[in-house]
Amino acid sequence: MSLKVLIVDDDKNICELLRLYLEKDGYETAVALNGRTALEQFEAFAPDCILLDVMLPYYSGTQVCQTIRETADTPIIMITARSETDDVVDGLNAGADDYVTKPFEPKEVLARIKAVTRRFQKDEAGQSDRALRFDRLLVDIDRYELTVDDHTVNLPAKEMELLYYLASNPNRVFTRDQLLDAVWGFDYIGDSRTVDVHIKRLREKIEGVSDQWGLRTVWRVGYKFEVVTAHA
Amino acid sequence: MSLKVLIVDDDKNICELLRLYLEKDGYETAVALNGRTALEQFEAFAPDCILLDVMLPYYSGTQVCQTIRETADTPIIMITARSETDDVVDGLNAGADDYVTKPFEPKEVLARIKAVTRRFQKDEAGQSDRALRFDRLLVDIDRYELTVDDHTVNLPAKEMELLYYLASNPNRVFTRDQLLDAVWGFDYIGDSRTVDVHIKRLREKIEGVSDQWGLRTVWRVGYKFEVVTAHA
DNA sequence: GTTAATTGTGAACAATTTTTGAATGAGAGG
DNA sequence: CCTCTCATTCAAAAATTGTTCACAATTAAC
Repeated sequence: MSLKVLIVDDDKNICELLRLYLEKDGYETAVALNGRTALEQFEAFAPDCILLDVMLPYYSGTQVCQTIRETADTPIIMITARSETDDVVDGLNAGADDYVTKPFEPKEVLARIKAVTRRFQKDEAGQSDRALRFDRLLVDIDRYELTVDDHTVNLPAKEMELLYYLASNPNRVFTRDQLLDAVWGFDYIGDSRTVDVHIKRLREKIEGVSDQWGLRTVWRVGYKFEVVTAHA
Repeated sequence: MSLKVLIVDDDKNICELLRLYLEKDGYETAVALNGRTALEQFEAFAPDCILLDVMLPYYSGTQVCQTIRETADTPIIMITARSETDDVVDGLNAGADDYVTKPFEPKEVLARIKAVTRRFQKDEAGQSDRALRFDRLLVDIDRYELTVDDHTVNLPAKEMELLYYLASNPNRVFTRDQLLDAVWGFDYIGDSRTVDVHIKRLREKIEGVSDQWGLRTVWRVGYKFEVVTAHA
């Protein structure tokens, strides 16, 4: 689950810059170029964090901030053109959680976002192993480790991720494109036969270990991780 | 239990700015606009930390600092208008623990406060050693000391913290970003290759000590402290 | 049984990631 | 003020993995 960030700035270039950086870091983003759109997007997109320029058409950043604060406590980071104490105090009084001043370092913005959204991430972080078990197989994505009968098998990252994804949805067939989307990333550009090769290498390593499960080819469709349901 | 911080500055805007930031971060605050009020508030509010501007009406920050030091060792952080060596030396001589110069980043002030009050809290906390043991290795974060067999190895702080963090979650893979967040701080801005270098130095020092554990690279993912589970 | 489409395989190649050594910068202590 | 250590950055080198391609094998349909 990735966090959603709403970017509000009337400068398209800045929006684009932020968008690229944030998406590279795994955030979902939406952009608004003025105060009115910002409020609409806030409703529609339901962001977990808002980057909010102070100088905006229609409604100022401070106004937007106040309006949002009437109904929600979504973290808001103000972007101010200069570090005048007045602007900053106004913003913080309006309910902003933090601010950055232009020109800013994208990295710095990322750090601030991490800081203010820390409380959300706590929910998902720091828990025990996310591992899948099937008969004699253990797929542990936290350790990036595959275990067959207490014997660890070293698996390259992609193979690990592919196996984990397939095994997360046993018996469900995925097309190569679906697998590329999920494991390689939606923006992956390349040959779908790549999947075949990874499947092949996986098979070499975990083939014949158990008859309870296996990687199965579904002709003209794709692949699935098949699990035999034990019956009487 | 939240820490109490007394803010002393004759500029109302700066007081307000600091107050907002501190309260967002969970501190209790009180404000004094001059030296006399500062001393009164010190008695009445009993802060755990004091932010003290040097230039003040009635009593200068240095004088306030001296007076407080006669009866208490409450951490004091001086705020100086510029980084004149004289001011800083005077302040530190008067018993201040740290100082920041205007214009300052609120974030920086927060970090300083955390720094000076941590030591403060540690003194009263005084718990037993938080140490990790693996085969012939002992990682003692309280002493910042690494012991191999009974032979202590001197480790720089960062290496110590990194090793401790990794060893706290054996076998779990951490990405470089996760490590930067956890060990360097969520607001760290810098190159993730830094982690590599620290890992390398750690390896030079503790490599080959035991085959029960080791620092392992997980390609395309990150690093983990791997512990071999004993088998029959 | 033949054919056309689809998948499996092995090896070469390309791309990415990590390691390493050295240079630079920052800070502590004398 | 100087020296020393530690932290960080950088770029070249080394290592590993990911991808592609050509061809073989398999499947399904007629």
